[in-house]
Amino acid sequence: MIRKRLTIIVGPTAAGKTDYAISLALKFGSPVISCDSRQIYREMKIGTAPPTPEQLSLVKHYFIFSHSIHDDYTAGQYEMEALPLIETLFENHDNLVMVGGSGLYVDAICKGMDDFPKSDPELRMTLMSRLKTEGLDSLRSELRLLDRESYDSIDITNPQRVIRALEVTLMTGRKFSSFKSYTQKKRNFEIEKIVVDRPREELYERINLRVEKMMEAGLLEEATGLYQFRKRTALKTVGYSELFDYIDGKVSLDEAVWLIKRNTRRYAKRQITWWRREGLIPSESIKRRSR
RNA sequence: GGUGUCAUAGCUCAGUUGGUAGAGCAAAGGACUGAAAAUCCUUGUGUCCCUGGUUCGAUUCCCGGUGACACCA
Repeated sequence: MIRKRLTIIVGPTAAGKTDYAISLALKFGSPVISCDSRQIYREMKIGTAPPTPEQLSLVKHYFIFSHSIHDDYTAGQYEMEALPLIETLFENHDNLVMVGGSGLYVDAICKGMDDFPKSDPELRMTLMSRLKTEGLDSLRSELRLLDRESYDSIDITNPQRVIRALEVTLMTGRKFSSFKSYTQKKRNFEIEKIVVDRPREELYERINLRVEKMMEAGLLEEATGLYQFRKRTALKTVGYSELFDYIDGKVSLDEAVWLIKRNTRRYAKRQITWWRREGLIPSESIKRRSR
C-alpha cells in the first residue's frame, strides 16, 4: 500500500508560498488545502493576501473564503474540519499540498490539539473586564490558587494566556494543566514541510510593496465596509485594525499605511521564529529560497 | 562670495562643566495548545563628520577642512 504524503508549505508572509503551492499542486494533481487563519474569511478579500481569482481557478482550494467573520473560528475547529477532509482526499490522492502561514494551525494538523474545552464567551468577557478593573495580578493569584502547575508553566505576563487558563479551570472545575497530554496525535500519513523564505531585506521589500498594492486595490474601501464589525476577533488583523484607527481619526492615512507595513514585518518575524524553533529556518540570517 | 548655526545609533534628537554616550521610534532575538495576522517577554546597535592642536586624556575646548541649513550680498 502506498504511503500517503501531505506536503505542507510554510514560511513567512509575502515569501511566495501561494505561487509555490499552486505549482506543486498542479504537479501532484492535488488540490491546495489552505492553512491560514485569516484567508478562511470570505469578507476579507484584499488585506489577507489570498490567492487571486485566477489562481483559484487553476486549482481547487480548500479553506479559502470558506468561513465568515461572524462565526468565531479557532485552530481546534480547523483541525476538526481539515483533518477529515485530508483523510477523504487521500482516498483519491497519494500526495496532497497544504500551504499555511499560521503556525498553530499547521501544528493542529501535524500534532493535533489536546481536548481542551473551547472558550465560553460570557466567562471570557467577565474575565476580560476583571483584567481591566482588578488588573493582571488579581487573575494571576487566582490561577495560582486554582492551578499551580499552569501558573508555573504558562507565560503569566501574558494576559491572554492567564485568562485562558483561568477560563478553562473555572469552566470545567478541572485544572487547565490537566488537559495537556504532551503526546502527539497519530496521523496515518506522512508529513513533509517545505519552507519558502527569502533574505530578510528582500522579504521586507516585498511586504512594503504588497501593502502599497493592497491600498491601490481598494483595501481602505474594504475596511470601511467592514468597520461596523471591527470588534469581531477575525478583524483583529493586520491591514484592517490600522485602517479602523484611521477611520476613527486616531492616525493619518499615511501613518496607517506605514503601520500596516511595520506590523506585517513584525508578523513575518514571528512566523520565522515559529519555524526556526522547529529547525526549518536557519537561525543565522536567512538564505534559503525555494521556488 | 560673506556671516551665523548645526554635524552623536537606521531615523528624530538629548548629553558629556574634558574621563569614549542615551531616549523615543525603527530594528533584532525569543515564547506560543480553541483569539495565533492574536497575545506576551527580552535586547542598544556608535570611527560622537574629517585633519591637526591644547591636554595625562578630546565626542566635548581651539585652528583648518567638508557637508547641510539660514540670513546677507
